[in-house]
Amino acid sequence: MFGMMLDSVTHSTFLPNASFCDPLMSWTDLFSSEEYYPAFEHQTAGDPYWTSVHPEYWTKRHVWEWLQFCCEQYRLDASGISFCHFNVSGLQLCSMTQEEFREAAGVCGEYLYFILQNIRAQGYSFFNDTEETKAAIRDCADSNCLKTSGIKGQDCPSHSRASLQSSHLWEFVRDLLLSPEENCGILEWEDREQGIFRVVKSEALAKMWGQRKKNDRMTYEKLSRALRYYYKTGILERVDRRLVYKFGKNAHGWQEDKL
DNA sequence: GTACCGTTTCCTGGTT
DNA sequence: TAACCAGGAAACGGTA
Repeated sequence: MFGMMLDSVTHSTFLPNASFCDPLMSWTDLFSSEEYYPAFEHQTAGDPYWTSVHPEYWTKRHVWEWLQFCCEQYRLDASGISFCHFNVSGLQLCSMTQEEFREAAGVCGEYLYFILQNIRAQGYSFFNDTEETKAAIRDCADSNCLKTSGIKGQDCPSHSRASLQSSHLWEFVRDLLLSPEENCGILEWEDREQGIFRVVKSEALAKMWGQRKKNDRMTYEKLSRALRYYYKTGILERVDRRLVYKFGKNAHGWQEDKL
């Protein structure tokens, strides 16, 4: 079956900056839940859609977006996926064997492997032929692999958050704190256990948040106003020091032992 | 159409 | 003086 589908592949047609427009359904349909949509909202001119980049050149972020896509589109049971195994670049992902995919995600791993091979082989046309491909993949998926829950890691606590890409400001901040490779020294923990952190580069943080929200007029003044609203809801607690904040009782997903 | 939420924008006044 | 903090008020965009 897999072979049959791969046999139908004829060419690779990744376009360097193709503006991806899913012929199958709208993005809203594709990523109808709030959890998924922001991942694509986050893209900037310098950070092309994963769909317009060949898998071998995917960044770690692209790999995660691809995972999100697969879980949602093919209704894969994300609870069986060990996300730390997929905290890799596209090149590393492409070098993984089918067996390694299986080790990383059980039965879903085989489907992920299959999907990846299709994308590698078909390139951009994979997304133009999604209905057929999707149907084939769904045919392959047995009940063990059907989605039964939201995305949650098992083997890799640091990636066990419900959302791979956060939508709210506090989640954005939290995820930045939990992602050293993206943090670039913008935020740092003051007291990891207490949830106290410091904004090191306020302008950079505002710029990053602005990029996320497609708002080039974002400033730290405005961002900090939004942060102060979290005091009311218990997401953040006041720390009487400049540029220092603390996660409150209603913030989740930042504690090391509860990730 | 409406209500609600989570910001965004602007503001005044205070602190470091 | 600049950068930041605090919080009120209104507006805005997305969503249910």
